[in-house]
Amino acid sequence: MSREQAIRQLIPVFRRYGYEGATLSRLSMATGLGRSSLYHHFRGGKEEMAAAVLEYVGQWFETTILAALRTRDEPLERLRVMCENLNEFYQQGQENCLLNAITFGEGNDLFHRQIEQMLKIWLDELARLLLEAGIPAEIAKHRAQEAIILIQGALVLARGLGNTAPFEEMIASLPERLLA
Amino acid sequence: MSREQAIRQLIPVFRRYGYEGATLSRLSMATGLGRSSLYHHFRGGKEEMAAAVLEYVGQWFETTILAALRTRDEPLERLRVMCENLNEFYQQGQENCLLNAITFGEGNDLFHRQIEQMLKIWLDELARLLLEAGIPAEIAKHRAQEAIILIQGALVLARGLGNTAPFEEMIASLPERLLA
DNA sequence: GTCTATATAGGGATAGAC
DNA sequence: GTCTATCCCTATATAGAC
Repeated sequence: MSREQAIRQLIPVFRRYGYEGATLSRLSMATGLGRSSLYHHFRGGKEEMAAAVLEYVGQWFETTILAALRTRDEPLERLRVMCENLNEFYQQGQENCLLNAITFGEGNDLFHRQIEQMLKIWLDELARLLLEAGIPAEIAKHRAQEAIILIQGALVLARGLGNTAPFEEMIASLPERLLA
Repeated sequence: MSREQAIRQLIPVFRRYGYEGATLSRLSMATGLGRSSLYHHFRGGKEEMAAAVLEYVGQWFETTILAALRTRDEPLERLRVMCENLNEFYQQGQENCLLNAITFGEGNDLFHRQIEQMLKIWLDELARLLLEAGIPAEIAKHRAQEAIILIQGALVLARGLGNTAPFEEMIASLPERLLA
């Protein structure tokens, strides 16, 4: 098994259980690898697995979400593509946000910088698109912040209710809403 | 030490670390009690501690947040009181939402019913207030949902950025925004 | 009501065979 | 590259003294 394959199978564990809840047993079951095999791929152990997962998701985020925001399509279309990809990534609201999951407990101390960085780039890129769509700079910044708040909040509510509807509605309405 | 005193000191542990990250060592340090003393108060161990914490916060929520929404003041004033209390409870955005923290890992299986219940009552009470303020029923329901999404999303973003500003702005603007 | 001591399981991590 | 076996530590939980 390649490192990349392993990382992909580790993602849902950190997402669902957070850093502290992602035990080696769970990581081992998710990959089908024994503990020692995991240590062969990730010599730094669990901390390196979490770092690799964050790195991988960061790359995906860069080449999928941020790239969608930077195309030459119309702003509304770019936001739609972003939302489609988010919808798939979060499995229509059934899957947690990795960033949210990791900001609990020890994970927050270990990975705060990366998480902060990803959020800041996302905010910047959203604000740039909105500015380009003719929205004044200050309002664009504010709406970019609101976009992330709405996505994250909808995920939290959907999980709390055990019902994906709030997330699905949010994703469907977000593109037009941000440009209104 | 009374059970209630103990519960109050346990709350921040579950909030910051989630159910799996809330180890007996941390719970013991937070209360200043040895493990056995904790078991004296909570015979069911960690699971009972989490249940007691949820129950306590649920009570606080009922007598503080929901009660504020049911007074005979003007709707705007009631929402303001709710937001003031939320601001204090979440320490201006520095503290996580207990419900969000517990919905990761094993805690979700154990406490999903209580969490769902609390969210549903909150949604209902918000929708009732908005209806009373003259907002059509369907829109009121939708905005109630949006209120919780905005609060939870702002908490997630604030924690991710390590900056309470998004939460503080949200709490300050929310009452007028919901009635607009 | 709190403590010390202890039991049992699971946690993270490593050595070395294949 | 994966395994078995093992290490030490921490986690949850209990017994019984004070």
